[in-house]
Amino acid sequence: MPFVDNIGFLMSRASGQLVRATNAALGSEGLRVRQYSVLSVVCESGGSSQRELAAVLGLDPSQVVALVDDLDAAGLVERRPSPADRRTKVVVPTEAGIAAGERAAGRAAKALEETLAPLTDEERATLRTLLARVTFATR
Amino acid sequence: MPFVDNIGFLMSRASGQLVRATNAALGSEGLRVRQYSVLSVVCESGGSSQRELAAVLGLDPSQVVALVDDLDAAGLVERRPSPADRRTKVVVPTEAGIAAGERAAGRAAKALEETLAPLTDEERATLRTLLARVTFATR
DNA sequence: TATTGTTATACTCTATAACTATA
DNA sequence: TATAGTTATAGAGTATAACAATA
Repeated sequence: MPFVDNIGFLMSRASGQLVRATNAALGSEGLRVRQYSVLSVVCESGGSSQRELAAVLGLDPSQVVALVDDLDAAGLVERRPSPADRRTKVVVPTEAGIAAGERAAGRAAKALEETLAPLTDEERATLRTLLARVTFATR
Repeated sequence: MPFVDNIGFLMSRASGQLVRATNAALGSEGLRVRQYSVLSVVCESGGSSQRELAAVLGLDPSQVVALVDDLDAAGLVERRPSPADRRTKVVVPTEAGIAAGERAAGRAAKALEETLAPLTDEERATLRTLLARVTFATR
């Protein structure tokens, strides 16, 4: 089988396409996909420690620091001291962050839709399930 | 649906896993996955111009220069002048490159096999087909 | 002792622009 | 004027190690 049909090559390429399309779509919000992923989780949970963010997103804690710094500087999240543990900082979305997160989600969804245009809804569901099973071991 | 079930996030994460596993598997050959991809195509074709490599792999020509430089320095490929066009350099594998490419292919296949362990053969085929259709537009 | 967040560092990957030599 | 390869540069992503504060 030709190298370009290798599943690893295809996945890397499809992922790159999707990241590029999503970054382009999020540009108007001043976000990139990694910052957006942190904002999304924080909006969803209403507040997460950086350790939780690292675990959920599969990132190193030091990367989370930088991403939260970016979102903080943009006024989209705040670090609040945890009442239970003074080592922990709870990252919570600001009002602006919630609004930006919602707009960004719409734009990201559109970029995803366009990138996955060749697939039917059923095929997208299949793809999601297969990818989820591949990544499950590292979650 | 939770953000971590987003198909873009899952694809990015699965792709990252696969690249890491493959890089680890190729380390003993002194290769990384991008250099390996160039070597694979060159071994397959028996000789490709850098422009062809860029097109087939979806890379910028300047990236191909660097990757071919690496493979050249390792003695795995050679740049030969094209008889038809003096601007063009044909990248051909050396004997060592062919041998390294075969060993690397075996190791990369094993890393892929382990990363895709949760999927059946049929599911892997489905995944490949879906990814190929997503990437087709940019080929 | 272990954990949370942080800083520092280095390397890889990605993206662009500009240059040369040839066509 | 356009194309193949190259160089240069900057920014983004990834990977580790070490540290202070706190548990």
